[in-house]
Amino acid sequence: MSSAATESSAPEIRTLAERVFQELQNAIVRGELAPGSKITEPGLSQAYGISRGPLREAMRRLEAHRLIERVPHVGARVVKLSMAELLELFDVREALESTAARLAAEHMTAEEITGLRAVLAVHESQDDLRRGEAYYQSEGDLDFHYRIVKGSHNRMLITLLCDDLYYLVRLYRTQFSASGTRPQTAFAEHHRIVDAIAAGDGEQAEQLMRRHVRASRDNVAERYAATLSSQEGLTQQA
Amino acid sequence: MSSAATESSAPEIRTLAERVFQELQNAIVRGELAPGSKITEPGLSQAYGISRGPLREAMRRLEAHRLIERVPHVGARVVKLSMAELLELFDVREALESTAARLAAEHMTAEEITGLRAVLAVHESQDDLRRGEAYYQSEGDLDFHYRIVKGSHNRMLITLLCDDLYYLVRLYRTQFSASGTRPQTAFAEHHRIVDAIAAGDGEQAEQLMRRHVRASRDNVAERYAATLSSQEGLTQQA
DNA sequence: CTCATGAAGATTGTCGACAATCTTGAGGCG
DNA sequence: CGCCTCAAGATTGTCGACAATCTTCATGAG
Repeated sequence: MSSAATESSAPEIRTLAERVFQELQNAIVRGELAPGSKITEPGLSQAYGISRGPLREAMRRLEAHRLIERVPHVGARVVKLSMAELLELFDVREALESTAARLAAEHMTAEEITGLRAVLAVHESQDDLRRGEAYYQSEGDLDFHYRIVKGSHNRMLITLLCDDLYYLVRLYRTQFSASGTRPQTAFAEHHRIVDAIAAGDGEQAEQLMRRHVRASRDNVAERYAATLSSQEGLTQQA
Repeated sequence: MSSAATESSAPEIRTLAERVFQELQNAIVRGELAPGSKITEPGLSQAYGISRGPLREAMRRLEAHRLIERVPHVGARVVKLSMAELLELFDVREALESTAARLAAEHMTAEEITGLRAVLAVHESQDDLRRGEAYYQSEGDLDFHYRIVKGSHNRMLITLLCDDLYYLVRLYRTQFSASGTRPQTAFAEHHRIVDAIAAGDGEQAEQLMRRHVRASRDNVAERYAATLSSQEGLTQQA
C-alpha cells in the first residue's frame, strides 16, 4: 500500500552483521573509535548486544575495506594511517579518479551533468557564506567526486572508489583533522572539470582531475612538512 | 631447531578459514568451480571437512575479492564475468598499472630491475621454443606485471592489483579460455617498458604501460566481437 | 490451462559453549 | 640486576544446534 520511497541504491539492512558493520564503519570514520585502539570481540558483541558470529562477519568486512587490521590469534586494531600511506592513497586516487573523469566525459547523461552542476552551485553559495573556514566542503567535496565516479558508469571503478577508498579518505580527514584547504582554488578546478565533462572532452577532464588530485596531495604533504618542522624539538621529550 | 625455510612473503596458514579460502580461491580461478554455479554452505563445509563457521569466513573473503557474489538469505554464486565487466576491469588495470609503472621507474632498486629483466629473458627463451601457442605466457605475463607493481613500492597499489584484480584477470583467462594473444607484440612492449623503467623515465614508462594494457583490452574486445559474429545464427535455436 | 496459495524442504542467519592460542605477570636462575 | 620459564587469564578459532528466511513444488480456484 504505502509507496515506500525506497532510495535508489540502498543496500537494505537485512541482517545483524550488515547493521553492525555500518555502525562500526561510521564510528571508525568519525573517529569515535580511536585509531590504533584494540578491538575485542567480546567487548563489541556486548556493546552492540549481538553474538560474536555476526560481529566477526562485520569485522571481516571492515578488514576487507581496510578500516581495521587483523592478526590471526592476536586481534584487530583500528587502522592508523601514516603520512606515507596517505600519500599512497592519493596516488591511487589520482590514477582512478582521472580515469573516472575521462569515462564520465564519455558516458555521463545530461541529467547527471545537471546534478553535478547543482552540487557545484550549492558549494558556491555555501562558500560565499563561510568562505575561508569551508571545512564543511569536505563532505561536499567528496559528493562532487562521488558523482563524477558514478558518472563513469564503470561498476568496478565505482565500487573501488566509493565503497573502499572514500571511507579511507574520510578517515584520514578525521585523523589528521584536515580542515578545509584552499577552497577557492579547488572551486575553480572543480568548475573546469565539469566544463570539460560537459563538453565531452575526456582527455582534458582526465588531465584536469589528475592535476586536481595531485594538487590536493601536494597541499597535504606541504602542510604535513610544516607540522613536522614546528614540532621539531618535541622528540627530545622522553 | 630445524631452520624451517619460510618463504619471504608467505602469509602462513594459521587457521582453517585461511586454508579453505586459498583452496576455494584456486578452485575458482582454475575453473574447477563453474562460473555462475551456486555455492552452498553445508555442501562446502562437508566437502572440506570443516564447520560452517570458518567456511563462512572464507566465503566473506572471497566476496571481498569479488570471486563470488552473495545475496542475503539467498546464497552465493561463483562470479561470472560478462564482457562488459571484463572491459571495465581493463580500464581499472590501465589506470592502476600505468601509475605503477611510473612509480616503479622512480622507486625500483637495481636488484628489482635485474630480476625484471631475468623474467623477460625467461619469456624470450620459452617463446623461442613454443612461439605462437605461447599461452603459457599467461602466467609469465602476470609475473611481469606483478614485478612492476611490486616495484612501485606503493603498498596500497600492490594490494589492490596483486591481491584483488589479478585473481580476476586469471579468472577471466580461464572463463574465456583466452589463449595467448599476440605474443611477439607484447614482448616488444614489455621490453620497452623495462627500458623506460631502467632509465628512470617515469613519464614514458607510464605511457607505455597504458598503451600496453589498452592494446590488450582492444585485442580482447576484437576477438570477442569476432566470436559474437561467428555465433550469430545460434540464437535462433530455441 | 494459467496463476495464486500454501505447506514442506532446504539454506542462511544467529547463538552459546568448548578448544587452541596468545598475552601478561610472577617467580626463579644465571 | 637482567633474563628466561611458566602458569593464569583473556582472546581468538571452531563447532554444533536452533531460529528466520527463502525456494520449490504440489494443490486448487478462476
